[in-house]
Amino acid sequence: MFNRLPKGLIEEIETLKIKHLFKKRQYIYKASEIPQGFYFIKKGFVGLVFACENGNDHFLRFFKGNQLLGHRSFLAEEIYHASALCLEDTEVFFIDKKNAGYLLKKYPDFSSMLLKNLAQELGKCEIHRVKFSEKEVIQRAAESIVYLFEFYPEYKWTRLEIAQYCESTPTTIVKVLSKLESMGYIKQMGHKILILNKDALLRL
Amino acid sequence: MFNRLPKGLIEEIETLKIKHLFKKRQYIYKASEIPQGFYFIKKGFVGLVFACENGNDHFLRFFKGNQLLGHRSFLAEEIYHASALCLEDTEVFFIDKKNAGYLLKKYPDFSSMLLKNLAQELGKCEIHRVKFSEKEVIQRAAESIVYLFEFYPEYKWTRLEIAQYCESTPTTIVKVLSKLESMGYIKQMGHKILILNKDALLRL
DNA sequence: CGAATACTTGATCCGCATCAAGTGCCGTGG
DNA sequence: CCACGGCACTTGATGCGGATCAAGTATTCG
Repeated sequence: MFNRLPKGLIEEIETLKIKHLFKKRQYIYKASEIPQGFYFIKKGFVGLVFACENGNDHFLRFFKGNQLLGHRSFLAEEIYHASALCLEDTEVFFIDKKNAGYLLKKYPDFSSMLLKNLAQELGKCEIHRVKFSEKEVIQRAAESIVYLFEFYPEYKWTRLEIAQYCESTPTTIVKVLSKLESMGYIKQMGHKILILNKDALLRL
Repeated sequence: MFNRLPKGLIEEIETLKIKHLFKKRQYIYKASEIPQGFYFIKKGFVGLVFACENGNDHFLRFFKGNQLLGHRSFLAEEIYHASALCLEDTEVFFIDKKNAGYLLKKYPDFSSMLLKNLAQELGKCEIHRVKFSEKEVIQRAAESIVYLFEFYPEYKWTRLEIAQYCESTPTTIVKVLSKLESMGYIKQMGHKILILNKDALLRL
């Protein structure tokens, strides 16, 4: 499911020594800026946030250590359509245009991996779009918390962030969570959420 | 905006002489089948249809002459997530796995074009997903008819198809269209729809 | 010309966003 | 270590957009 970067590529990226450190809540880049390259995340946790005209934020994708970031906009030759927000302190290497070209030449597998990854992400996005438009909020929320808590279990996901991932609102998420708890599928302890029955959540 | 296929590639594809003809309403491939290659559309018109569990169909993307089809699933190495339905009589060339590998090697620009296209499609899909989840149906419908009628003006788009593109229902689309007509932005003649004020539709 | 398909209209209903008015948690500083 | 302030969460009341249903009418195509 996860497609590895070619052997040697990561080492080579790290020799470029263009490391940047970002604190939690800092932006690595912001929507509408022009990509000058892309990023490799050494460690940390980043959310891609799309800001709607009406002020609502939506999470598009999440990234953690050993993943690329910002390559979509760079490859599409478009401005960033969303902002990269650090959800934890994060350490990245920056690969500028020149190095990107060099690496793509040197590692043909890198290019195929990007092709495959983008093709898979596009598929996931299309399915997400259609399924989420059909499902009720309780199904969307259940599926989302399973996904989010599997992707980054240590992170303290808030009701707002869950809402921003599944096209809902904090108030509604609270009500859904309490319903899911009454069904025995999750448990809430303080602000913390515990998944008790993953299969049941996905079967809703 | 449209990224051209490398010079010579199309000619080479056509020499393969693996041409297939499909009638309107026929499927070129169906969801869950395993890709054995991808297609180049010589002429015609194809809709990519995702079937939801509850029986509702959704249009994901559309394809016409001089475009590739089925390359996403092929490159992602996944089964088809949707079905390719001919909306007009369609003529395609099939490029099997072997030829695909050969062409990708011979035309390095082909690979970059695919990268760029997939990256752009992913961006479009993410924006679509988020924006359509926020907007009211009249805005979604207005934007959709502008898009659909620009993409393929000659095609007689039905209310059902518009609904299947903008996550709505035929009944609602009918009501929206009559409202848009009363606002003077479109005109309906029989089943035909005429766009009178594209800018106003997009500004809704 | 007839049948099938596409469209139309009004009535009803429900999910969920929104609003308001709270309570509870939790990290920070004294 | 406790108090305090702010943020996150909670709950109930309300309203509305749009899906659904039903019962038609119109158009188009063979």
